[in-house]
Amino acid sequence: MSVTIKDVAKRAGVSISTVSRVINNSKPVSNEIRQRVMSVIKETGYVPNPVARSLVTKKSQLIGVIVPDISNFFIGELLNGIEEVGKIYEYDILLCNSYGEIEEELKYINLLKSKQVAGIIFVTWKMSQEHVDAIKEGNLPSVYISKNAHNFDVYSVSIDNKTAAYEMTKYLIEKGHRQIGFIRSSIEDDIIDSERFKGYKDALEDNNIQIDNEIIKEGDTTSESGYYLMNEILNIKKPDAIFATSDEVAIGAINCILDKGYKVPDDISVVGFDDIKLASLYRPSLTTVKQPIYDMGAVSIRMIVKMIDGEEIEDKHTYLPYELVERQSVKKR
Amino acid sequence: MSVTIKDVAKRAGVSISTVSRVINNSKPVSNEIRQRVMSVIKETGYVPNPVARSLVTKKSQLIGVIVPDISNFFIGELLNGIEEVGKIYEYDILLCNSYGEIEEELKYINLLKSKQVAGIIFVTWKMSQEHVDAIKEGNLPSVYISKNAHNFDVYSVSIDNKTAAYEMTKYLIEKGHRQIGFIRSSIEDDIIDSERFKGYKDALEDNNIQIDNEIIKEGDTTSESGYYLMNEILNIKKPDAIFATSDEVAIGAINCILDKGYKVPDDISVVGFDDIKLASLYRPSLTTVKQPIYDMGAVSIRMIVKMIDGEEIEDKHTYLPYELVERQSVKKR
DNA sequence: ATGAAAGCGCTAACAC
DNA sequence: GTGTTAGCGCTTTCAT
Repeated sequence: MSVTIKDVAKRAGVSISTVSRVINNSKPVSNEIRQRVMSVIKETGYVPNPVARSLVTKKSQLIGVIVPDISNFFIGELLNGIEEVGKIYEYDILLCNSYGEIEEELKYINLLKSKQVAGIIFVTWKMSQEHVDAIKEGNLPSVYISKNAHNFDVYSVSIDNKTAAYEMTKYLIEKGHRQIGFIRSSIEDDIIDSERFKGYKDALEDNNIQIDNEIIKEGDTTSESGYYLMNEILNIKKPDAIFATSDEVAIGAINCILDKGYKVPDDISVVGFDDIKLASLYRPSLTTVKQPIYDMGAVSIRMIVKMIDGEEIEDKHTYLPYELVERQSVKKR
Repeated sequence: MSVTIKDVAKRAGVSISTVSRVINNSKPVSNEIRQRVMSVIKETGYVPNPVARSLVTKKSQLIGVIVPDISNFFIGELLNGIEEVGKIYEYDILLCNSYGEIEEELKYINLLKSKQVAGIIFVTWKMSQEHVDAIKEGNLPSVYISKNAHNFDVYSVSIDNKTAAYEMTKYLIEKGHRQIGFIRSSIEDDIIDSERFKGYKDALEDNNIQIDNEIIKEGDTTSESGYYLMNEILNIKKPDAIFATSDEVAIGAINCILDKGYKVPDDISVVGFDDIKLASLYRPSLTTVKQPIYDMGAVSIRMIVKMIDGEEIEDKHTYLPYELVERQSVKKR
C-alpha cells in the first residue's frame, strides 16, 4: 500500500495535522519541524491522496470540459490550449463529448458536479438558457466558449464574430465579387442570432448589394455538409465567391466546386472561418478568419482558475483578436 | 447541500448500509425495503458521491488516457472511439497530453494512479521498457496503442504494420514505380525497429529493387516535416513515388512537390498511412492504408473495462484489420 | 435480511 | 506552534 499522511506523521514524530499544515502551507509550522516533515516526505515519496482531499474540501484539481465533438479540428486545437495552461496550474482535464446534444450536456453537468470538479469549460455550438440555468444551479465556476455566449449572463471567451464576418465580406467585395454565397451551419445558432450572418448581411447592404437567398444555405459543421450545400447552389447558379462559416465546411465546398469542373479561385473564390491547421495545409490554401483557437482555450481555463481562486475578473465576455489571413483561395475578379 | 446516503436512509427509515446495498446490489435486500429505498432515491434525486466511493474502494469511474499530442488528427479520432465506448460502461476520460516526452508520461502515470483511475490507456509514438515498468509498478489495468507495443509484455492494440507497409509498397511497385522514397518519423520508433520500414524494405527486396538511402528520410509526425524532407529529396533526385508513414506527413510532402512545380500523381505518386479524415478531404485525395482508428480506441477501452471487471482477455496483442484505400494520389507509370 | 460501527486519507475546527 | 478530534460520504465487516 502506498504511504499515507499517518505514516509520515509517525515517522516524523509529529501529528497528522502538522503534516497537513506543511503540505498545505495552511498554518505556521516551526522551521525545524517543517524540515523534518519535508525530509520524511521525500524519503517515503509520500503523495497526498487527492480523493481523500476532495472528499473533505469538496474540490478537486479537475476541470470538466464539455465539447460537442472531439474529432472536430477546431475542438482539438482548443483542447490543446486548455490542457497546456491547465497543467501549469495543476489542473487536469475531465473530457466529455456531448455530440452537441442538450440532454447529454445537461447530464454531464450533473456528472461533473458529482465528481467534484473545480470548474467547467463549456464548448457548445449553440448555447441556450437551459445550459446557463443548469450550470448556474451547479454553482460552479464556468466559462463558455460559444459564438452566442455574449447574449447570456455568463463568462465567455470568443472573438467579435460580427465584425470579423463583416470584414471578410468587405474583403471579398473589394476583390470585385458581387454574388457572394454564404454557407453556414444551423447547428451553431439560428440565422437571426448569427453574428457572422449579421456581419455578412451588413457588409452587403453597406455596399448596396442585394441579398440573394438562393445562395445562402444552411447545414451542419462537416465538410460533407459544405459539399452538399455547394452542390445545391451550383445546381442553380454560379456565384463569384463563397463565404463558409467554418474552414471544414469551406473545404467541402471547394471539393464540390472542383468536382463540378470549376477552378478555385479562378472561377469561384472561397473563404472560410477559424484557420484550423487544415486551412493552410489544403491546396489551394484557404483564405480565412484566423481565430486564436489555442488562446481561446488558454484564456478560458485561466479564467476558471482565477474564479476558483476567488480573483476578480474584469469583463464577463472576453473578446480575443482575430485576423484576416489571405491565402490562395481568393482571386481578384 | 446535496442529498447523501444518510438522508436517504433516514427518510426511508432504514440504515445506511441497507441503502448502500440497494444502490450497489451487493447483498440481498427484501423486496419491500428495496422498493421503499428506491422511491426515496427517486424523490430526492440522490446520487452517490463518487469521491467518497473512491476513497473506500480505491477505484473510480475514471480512465486515464495519456496521449502524445491532442491536436494530432490521428489522436482526435482515437479519443472519439475511447470516449464513446467509455461512456457505455460509464467511464469518464481523464485526458493527459504528454507531448511525447517520457518524463511527462512517467509523471502522468503516477498522477493518474493517485487519482485512483481504474485503468490507463497509453498512446505513444515510441514506447520503451521504462513505460512498461512504470505502469507495471502502478499495478493498474493498462492497454497500449503503439506501433511497437508487440515487442513488450503488455496488452496492446494495433494493426499489422509490417504487412500493411509491405502491401502498400507492393502496390506501388505493381503500379510501375521503381524509385520509391520512404519518409518516416524517427520520433515514432527507431528505423531498425520500424515494422513499416521492414515491410517497405522486404517488398523492395522481394521485387529485386535496390534500396536507395538517398530517398529514405526521417523527421517527425508533422506536415512541416514531410514538406522539409520532401524538399531534401527533390534537391537530389526525382523519385517515382513516395511512401510516407503518416497521412499528415504525406500531405506535407505533396505540398512540397506541388510548390516545386511537379504534379501529383502525374509526376510523382504519393501514399500515406492512417486514413485520417484529412486524407479524403485533401485534393488529390490520398491513397493510404486505412487504420481503423476509431475502433482502435474503442477496442482498447473495452479491453480495459474487461480487465477491471476481472474478465479473461484472450490475446495480449490485438491486431485489427487494415485496408488499402485507393484514391487519387497514385498513377500507373 | 438488516443494523452498528469501523475506517478509507485527509482537512479544519478546537483546545492547549 | 502543535496535537486531538470530528467529520467528509461512502463500503464493508461483524453481529444479530
